Amino acid sequence: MDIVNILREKIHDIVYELVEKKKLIQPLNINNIVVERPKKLHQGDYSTNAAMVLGKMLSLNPKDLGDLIKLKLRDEELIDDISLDGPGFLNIKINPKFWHSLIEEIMSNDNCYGEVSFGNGKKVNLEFVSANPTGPLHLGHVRGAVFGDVLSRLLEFVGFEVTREYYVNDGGAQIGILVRTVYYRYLEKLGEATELPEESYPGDYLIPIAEKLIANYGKKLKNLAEVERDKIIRSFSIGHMMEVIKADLRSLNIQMDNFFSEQAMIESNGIEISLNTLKGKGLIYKGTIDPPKGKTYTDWKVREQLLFKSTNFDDDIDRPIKKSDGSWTYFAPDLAYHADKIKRGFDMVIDILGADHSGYVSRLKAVIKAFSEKPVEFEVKLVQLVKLIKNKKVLKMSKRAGDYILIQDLLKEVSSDVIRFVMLSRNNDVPLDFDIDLMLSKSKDNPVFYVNYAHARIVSVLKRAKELKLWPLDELGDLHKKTLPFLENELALIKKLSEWPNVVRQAARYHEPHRIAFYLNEVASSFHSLYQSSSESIPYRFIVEGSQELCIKRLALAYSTQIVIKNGLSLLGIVPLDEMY
RNA sequence: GGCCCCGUAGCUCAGCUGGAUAGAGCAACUGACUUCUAAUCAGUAGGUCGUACGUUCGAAUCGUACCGGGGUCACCA
Repeated sequence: MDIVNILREKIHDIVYELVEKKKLIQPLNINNIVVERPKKLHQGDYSTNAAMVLGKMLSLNPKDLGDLIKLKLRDEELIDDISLDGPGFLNIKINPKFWHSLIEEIMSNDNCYGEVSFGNGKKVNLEFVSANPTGPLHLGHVRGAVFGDVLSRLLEFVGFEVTREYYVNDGGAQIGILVRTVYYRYLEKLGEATELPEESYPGDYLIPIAEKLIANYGKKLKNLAEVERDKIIRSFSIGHMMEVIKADLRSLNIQMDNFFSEQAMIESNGIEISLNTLKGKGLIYKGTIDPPKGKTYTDWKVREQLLFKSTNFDDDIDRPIKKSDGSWTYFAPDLAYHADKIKRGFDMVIDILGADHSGYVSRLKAVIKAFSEKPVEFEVKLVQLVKLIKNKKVLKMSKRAGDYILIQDLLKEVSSDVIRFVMLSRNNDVPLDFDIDLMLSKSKDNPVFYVNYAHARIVSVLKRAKELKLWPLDELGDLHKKTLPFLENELALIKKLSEWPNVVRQAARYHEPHRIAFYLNEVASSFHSLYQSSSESIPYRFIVEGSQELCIKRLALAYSTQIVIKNGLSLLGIVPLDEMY
């Protein structure tokens, strides 16, 4: 029995009934009505703002409505007591015998506990990582990658159908730099290079590609015409870089469903096709744009360019599609790519981008609006910068400077599980310090450690219980037949566990996977607190010799906690530890 | 200058999308291991939620203006 959900439904029913009676004209926003744990213990087990939300909509006194709702709820067996407090909160005290049912609910649902379903099979396109195939991933990419991956898992968990997509920027000018640099490395390996080209990627990571080229082609490439040579190096290098990136993603336990190639789209005239659609809507024209106000340009040139009329869709200026030399701007293929997403019929499109792309958001929104016949939900999640810190010093990561820390090297020091958890230990739009020393510490400073430790403690207790033939439970009869009441600090943990479905719901609805990580910390804290507690100098034990009833009750609680931790970590793509290292 | 994000305890951050007396962790101080793992726990202390108006029964949360920090702004992708 999911107590919170039952309360929600009952309250919703009453609200609908009242709305019916009062003939409410405005649409009812039921999502504003929440059932939550109050901050203070004396305010009951759960509280709801239903009377206040409804009062506002019906222009009625919340207290009168509260009384009405209270009368309707009072007779429920689930509810022990209900009171109307403050500005109109209904504070609900749960009949203590139902806590056993909650524990039963968690144990019988196991992996599915918390599976709230509201996605209704809607199709979601979730684009993330999308790093250029000109170098390995850096920590910023990893943050976006983990964010996207966990959001995918979350959305799937609540019933959406998710396509995880990586946009491969294999068509633009930066690929030219890649090819040039690889060719330089190739010559260098043959002992013929002079100096690094002016525009290049100086990092060592391109050397293996050159070695492979030599292994495959020997010295032959030198003698080929430039066009032909570049073509070979190009596909060779992109292929190799994507393999490196895919390997990094695999090590981080991230699996994409689709790699969308920019180059392939360009070759199949994807850009022209999209532009024709826009032309048909009168959204393409030749014109000039003004320089940004307040910024001084010494070399501003007025240019006539092909422009997309994104100002029709709330963008600040119209955006150029072609450069003056007739080639595409960066935006052109991206426009076509997003048009393609719409064409594929997704109900929801989500982009996860680095915060340095914030200026890009409004034109992408414009593209989506221009192409979608019916409204498509579109959201861009910007992920802020990650600072890598070691020995209290910030390590710079730059493709240009070449001082690059490879994810594979980082993984030798810190496990993927730790990286994943830490990447979600902040809201996505606040910068993150990734402190390696902290990640290695075996203490509360290290957030995953704390959660894992709680899990390991539970596993250890259950193992001991098994040795004593106290576990598993089903050999010992049904829990609900045992009537021993829970202690106050046990109840604190149980109520925390009861929040789980709600945490999932909120995290999925608002696309905020970090909430899972924060919640798991709270569960771990509540568990450690119970584990360490004592009454009258007698330490708390899950296994109490001589009282099977106590054992059953407490072991069931421990096991329920394990289920919630396991489910939470699994959404984060992390495998819980059974014992500490 | 325009746009986006941030500003909450000494530090790092939550704050369930408008609710009750604003919460954690770290650092500081006090205390708890003969244990199913003390890598943990309990307690004390710490606040003009950047500032000022406004919206209403009610604002850290919404609006406007300002202050401070970061990002970004036409042939770079």
